[in-house]
Amino acid sequence: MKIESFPQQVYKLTSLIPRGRVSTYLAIARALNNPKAARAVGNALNKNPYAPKVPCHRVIRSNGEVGGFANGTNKKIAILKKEGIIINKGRIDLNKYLYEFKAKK
DNA sequence: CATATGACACTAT
DNA sequence: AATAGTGCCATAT
Repeated sequence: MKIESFPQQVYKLTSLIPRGRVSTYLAIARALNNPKAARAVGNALNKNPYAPKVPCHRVIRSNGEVGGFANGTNKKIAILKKEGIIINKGRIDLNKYLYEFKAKK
């Protein structure tokens, strides 16, 4: 089996998020069996060498806040709205838009 | 190897 | 509810 670097796995999962849906740093960390690595996930996405290939703008905070973005949080929000996601006061309804990764085991 | 940084999360106040 | 303080992980230096 091929072991991919942490950021590599993050990009892979992130690229799976369909348009109009979002995920969270925590969810990704969990999918990688590292529930406490949410921060590390953010770090990986921040570098994001696969800019257009990986929809990093679809990854938000677990509390529903948009979070940060290398190009400016503002931009992130604009894109998400364009994707059809309703943002209320810089917050996103996770119950509606959260995309769940396939439980891999 | 030690310290510092960051697109986070949780708990206590 | 909003603000601080603390914990955690992966990188960069």
